[in-house]
Amino acid sequence: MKKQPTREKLLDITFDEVYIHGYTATSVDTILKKAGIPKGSMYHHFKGKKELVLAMVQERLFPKMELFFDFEKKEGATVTDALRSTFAGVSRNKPLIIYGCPLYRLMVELSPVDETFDTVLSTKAMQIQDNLALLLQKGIEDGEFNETLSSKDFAAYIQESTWGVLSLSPSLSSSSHFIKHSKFILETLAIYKN
Amino acid sequence: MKKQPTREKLLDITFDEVYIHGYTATSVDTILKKAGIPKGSMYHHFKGKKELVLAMVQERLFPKMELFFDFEKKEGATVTDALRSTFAGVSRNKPLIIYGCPLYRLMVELSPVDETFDTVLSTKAMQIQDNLALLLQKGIEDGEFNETLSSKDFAAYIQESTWGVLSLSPSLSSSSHFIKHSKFILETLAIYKN
DNA sequence: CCTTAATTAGACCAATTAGTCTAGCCATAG
DNA sequence: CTATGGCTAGACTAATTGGTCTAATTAAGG
Repeated sequence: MKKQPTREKLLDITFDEVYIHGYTATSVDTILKKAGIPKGSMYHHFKGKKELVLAMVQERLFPKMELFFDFEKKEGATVTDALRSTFAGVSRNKPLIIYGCPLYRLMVELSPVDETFDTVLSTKAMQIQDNLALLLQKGIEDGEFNETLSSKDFAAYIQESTWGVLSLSPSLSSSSHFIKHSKFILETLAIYKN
Repeated sequence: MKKQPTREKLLDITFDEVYIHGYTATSVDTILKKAGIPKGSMYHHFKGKKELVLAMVQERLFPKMELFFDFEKKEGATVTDALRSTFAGVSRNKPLIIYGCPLYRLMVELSPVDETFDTVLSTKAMQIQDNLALLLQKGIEDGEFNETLSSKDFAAYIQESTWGVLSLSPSLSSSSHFIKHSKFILETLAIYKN
């Protein structure tokens, strides 16, 4: 087993720790110990804790988000189908179901308190939302939905209510629970079907 | 202005601090300094930080939640009206709109990591959800909704999607945004109207 | 091989953390 | 007035925090 480059290893461990314990509750020393990397190395690669986590957000968290929430419309399929398959993918993702959306959890912790994180995280959130809105817009243009559907507003609705279920207490979370939730969303969307 | 009893003052300040900064990022010393209360007094009233915050949860946070989310059906009104008025109340509550639901935020931070908090917070969450389910059930019995509505599932749906919008980044939150969200929920509910 | 720069290593530091402890204050019951 | 018990006061502690610093090691280019 080839040794993983220091920087990459640090980003991996940082993701794991921050995902579950949050930014503040994760100490640099813990990360270092779990990674088996001495302090000097870390501070050679990153200016400090905040920069390490910010890099982790860009290089680990965001790519994962793109994986989870890609709303690609498959050839010939409807927008509803594309959404259904995204939801199904999420429901099969164990960590996402148990611990919730890492982007949202970090946003809940840090947005009210740290401007840098707020900007970075909400920008990405809006970007994902915009993709979703684009998909819905396509549905309108294709005649799947009628003009009374506001693609922007509904994209926000989907994103935020999905965040809400996902980031529940692990003791209340399950994939079947999530599936029920996503059915309600699809029912609402169906109101706007032509 | 009469001096507030030590214990009560501590609970007030603790709520403010934990609400915005979270449990971990709030230090005992900060609370003490803001409250102008010496350490000995605090440790006389509470065994430690965790117990202080747990008491705050019971005596400040939970009562506030009951205020925010009371789903009382007014004389003669429909369940839909009761919900609409609850949403309106929430949308007028500035801190709730800006910083989100304090119960949910604490749950997001601590549930995966602390069993005591998880139990206390999710029990309360379920209690509120049960009240909401009861209201919906009444709607079914009154003939406002048909039998295909699962009051339990829909109550969860309302609660969790509402949490999702509320606890967004302050920079993305506004009462008008929340109102749009609540309209979608009511539209979904309307599907089940008789 | 030798020089140079990148990286590793970890001892060290000041500040902050939650929590302890003892001395004294102060209200009230006798 | 005095004795008692609840409460206040804050100095102190041990552990942990994020961060610095310098020396040693390693890798790469000539």
